[in-house]
Amino acid sequence: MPGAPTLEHFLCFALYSTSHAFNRVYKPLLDAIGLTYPQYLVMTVLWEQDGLLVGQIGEKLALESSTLTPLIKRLEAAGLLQRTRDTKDERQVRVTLTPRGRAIKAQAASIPACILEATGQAPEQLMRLKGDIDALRNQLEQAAQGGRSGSSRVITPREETEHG
Amino acid sequence: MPGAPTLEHFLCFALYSTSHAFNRVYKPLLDAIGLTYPQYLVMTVLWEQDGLLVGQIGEKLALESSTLTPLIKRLEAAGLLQRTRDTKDERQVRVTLTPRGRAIKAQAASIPACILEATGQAPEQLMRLKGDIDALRNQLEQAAQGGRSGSSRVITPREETEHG
DNA sequence: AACGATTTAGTCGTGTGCGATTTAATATCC
DNA sequence: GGATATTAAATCGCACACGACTAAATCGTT
Repeated sequence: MPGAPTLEHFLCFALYSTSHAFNRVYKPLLDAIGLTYPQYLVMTVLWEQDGLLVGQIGEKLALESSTLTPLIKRLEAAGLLQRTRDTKDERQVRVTLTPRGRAIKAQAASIPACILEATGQAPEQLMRLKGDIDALRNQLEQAAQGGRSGSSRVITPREETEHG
Repeated sequence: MPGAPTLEHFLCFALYSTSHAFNRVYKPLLDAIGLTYPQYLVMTVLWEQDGLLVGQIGEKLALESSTLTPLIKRLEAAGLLQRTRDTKDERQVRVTLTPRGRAIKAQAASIPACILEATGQAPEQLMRLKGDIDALRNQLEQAAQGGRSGSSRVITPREETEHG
């Protein structure tokens, strides 16, 4: 007999609680530069590629505009970036780093090493784990889109060119 | 050469976004029984062992009383459980399922199988993944706890170049 | 050119999550 | 036995996160 499913069996709970555990490790590091974790993610995206649209940031982070708009406004209020409506298409809002926004990239540079150390694991193991989790997320996104009882297949409107 | 850390490299982001992806798969299933995911977790804990204290639930879920108290009050308002102050120690609040709270356990019984199907992976692989994630969480909790008195503090940006 | 459909952000309401603080009850120390 | 410390929940303020909806701009078809 399989037995009643308890918390112990839930992979989702493992992800949920480990995500929170990560946040607790990040917090003191991010407090030092005045960012929350989601704000840090947005800044990381912009450090990689500046001048993205709100929607593009949302696509990268899998977050809705209803989440991002207030968050980005807070970053603007903190003087780290600027929001400007695109002159070509005024529906779109382009997000650009300020000098100060670029400057704190250096302050944040030490964070990944701190996090790596906190995991106490080898980078190879962590990357392997990340690969497995990414694969799982892709599966779940498929399922969430395709939704109902299995048989109906939804054609994705856009091909997802995804990394590992 | 390691290069600048981008979003692609972040295990934490993989966890963060996959946790949200799980939530999106759960949502339609939980909507049917009127629960949110954290509420479902609390109910799962109580289905396993009824009559726990708020603090004991918090320990199992790694959540603070400031999160749990309002959540549990909502479950009480929904008629799924009852909060009673312990007569021996009136600081403590014991949480007990109502008949209705026990009843929806049957309705929720089909959820794990739905989730398993949504992952599209073999249970053995998922359990292996869960094991790795649990180990990671334990490490992170160690780091978050021992962070103050431990050996590692925030590394200055200068010495970051060594770490990849 | 006209007008309905689509797209992009933004707003609003609800429900987490947590740190800091508070309140009340119990434990401990002298 | 009474002052003090500790503990368990609760409260408060802030920041996500999302669904439902809105507003405005653009697109598409005729």
